[in-house]
Amino acid sequence: MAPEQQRGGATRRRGAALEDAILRAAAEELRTAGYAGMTMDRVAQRAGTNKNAIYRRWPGRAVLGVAAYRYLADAELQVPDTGTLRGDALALLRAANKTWSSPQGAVLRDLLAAAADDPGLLTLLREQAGGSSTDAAWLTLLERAVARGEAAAGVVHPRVASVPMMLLRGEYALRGLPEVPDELLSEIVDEVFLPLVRGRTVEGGSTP
Amino acid sequence: MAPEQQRGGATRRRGAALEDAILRAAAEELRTAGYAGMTMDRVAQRAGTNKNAIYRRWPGRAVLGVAAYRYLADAELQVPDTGTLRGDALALLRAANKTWSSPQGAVLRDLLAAAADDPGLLTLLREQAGGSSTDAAWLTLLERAVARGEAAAGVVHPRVASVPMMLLRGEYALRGLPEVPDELLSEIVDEVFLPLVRGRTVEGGSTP
DNA sequence: CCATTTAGGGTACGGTTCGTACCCTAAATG
DNA sequence: CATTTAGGGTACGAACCGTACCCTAAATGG
Repeated sequence: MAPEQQRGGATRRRGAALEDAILRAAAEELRTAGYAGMTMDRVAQRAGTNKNAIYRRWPGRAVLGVAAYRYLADAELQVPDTGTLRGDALALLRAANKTWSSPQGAVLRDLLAAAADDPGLLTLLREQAGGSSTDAAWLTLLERAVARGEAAAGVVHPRVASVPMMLLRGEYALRGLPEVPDELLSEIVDEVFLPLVRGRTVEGGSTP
Repeated sequence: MAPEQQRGGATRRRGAALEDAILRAAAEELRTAGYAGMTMDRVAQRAGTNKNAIYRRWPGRAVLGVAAYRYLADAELQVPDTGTLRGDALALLRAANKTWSSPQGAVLRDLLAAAADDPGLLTLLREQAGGSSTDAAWLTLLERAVARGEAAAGVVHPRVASVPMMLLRGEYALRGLPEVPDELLSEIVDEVFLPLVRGRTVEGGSTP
C-alpha cells in the first residue's frame, strides 16, 4: 500500500528527507498498531532504512514515539463561542473527550504511561501535544464570561481553568479506555465547574 | 541479606505458605527495584522457587505486581478531624501527597501506567489500592462540614468529593515524579475546593 | 502403612524486542 | 578527483516473558 515500503533502490536519502521518512513511518505505525506495536525494527523497515539511522537521531523508542505523535496530531484547537459559559465549557470538554477517546487518544495515553517515570520525556510530550494551548483556551473562555458579566474577574485563574480537563483526564485514568459518556461531561460542568465559578464570584478571590 | 534467598533445602513449602513467600518476594522487589525491576525470574529466585509456582497462581507479571502492591501498602487511611473543613481537606491532601511522593507512590504510579490499557487490571488495582476508601474519607469530611453548618447539604456529592484528589493526581501525571510542593495543596484547597463548596452553597445544588 | 495423586523445583527453551557493532558503499565536500 | 560523512545491510548480545518437561517431596486415601 504505502510506497515507502519498497522504495526500489533509487537514490539514497539523507538528512532531513530521511528524518522525515522515519517520522512518517513511526507515525503510521502508531496509527495502525499503537505505541506497543511501534517497534524499532518495523519503523526502520517501513521507512526503508535501518535502526542505525534512527538511533543516530533519537536516543530511544519513547522519544521517537513522542516525536512521531506530533506527526499524527497536529490538530488546531479552536475555542468555541456559544455565548454562554456553560455552552463553551461543554463544547470544549466534548472536543477533548472526542480526541481522548479516539485511537489517537489511546496512543497519547500509552505515551503518557510510558513517560510516567521520565520527567524530561513528560515535559517534551506536554510541549508537543498541546497541553498549554488547552489551558489557554480555558482561560480565554473564562475571560469572555467575565466580559459578558457572567462571572467575577477573580475566576480567571490557571488553577480554575485547569479543573474540568483534570477531571476528565482523571476519569480516563481511573476507568479503562472505552469512552466517557456525555452525561459525565455535563456533570463536570454543572456540579463542579459552574459552582466553582459561582463560588469564586461570591466574595471575590480577585488577585490584584 | 534476606534469609529467603537461600532457604537451604529444608522442607518444601506448599499452598498458602508458598503463595505468601512469593507475594513477599514480589513486594520486596517492588520496594527495592520498582515495578520495572520486578522481574519474574528475580521474584522466583528471591522466593526460593521457580516461575512455575508463580504462573500457576497469577496469570502474568502485571497481576502479580498489583497483588504484591497490597503487601507493600496496607496503610489504613484515617480521616483527620481538625475542626474546620479547610483543615481537614488540607490534612487529607497532605497525607495523599506524602504517599504519592514516596517510593511506594512511584510503584503505584508505575502500576497505574502499566494497567493503562487493561480495564480489568485497572479496577483490580483500584479496589486493592484503596481508591474507594479515599472517596469515602472525603465524603465524611464533607458531611462533617455540613453538620457544623460550614456548608449546605448539597455539597455532599461524589463528584465534589473527588475534585481535590483528582487535581493532585493530575499534577503528578502532568509533571514528573519529584514531589508536589505544599503551596500547591493549599492552592487546590483555597482556590478550588472551598470556592466550589461555597458556590454550591449559594442556591443549593441539592439533589432530591 | 503403603500406593497414588497433587503440586514444587530445576532447568531449558522459543520468541520478542531493544540497543549496539561492523563493514561496505553512496552522497556530499573541498 | 580524493576524502570525509552518513545510510544500508546484517548480525549479535542481553534481557525478559511465558511455556514445556521431567523429577521428586508432600499430601491423600484405602
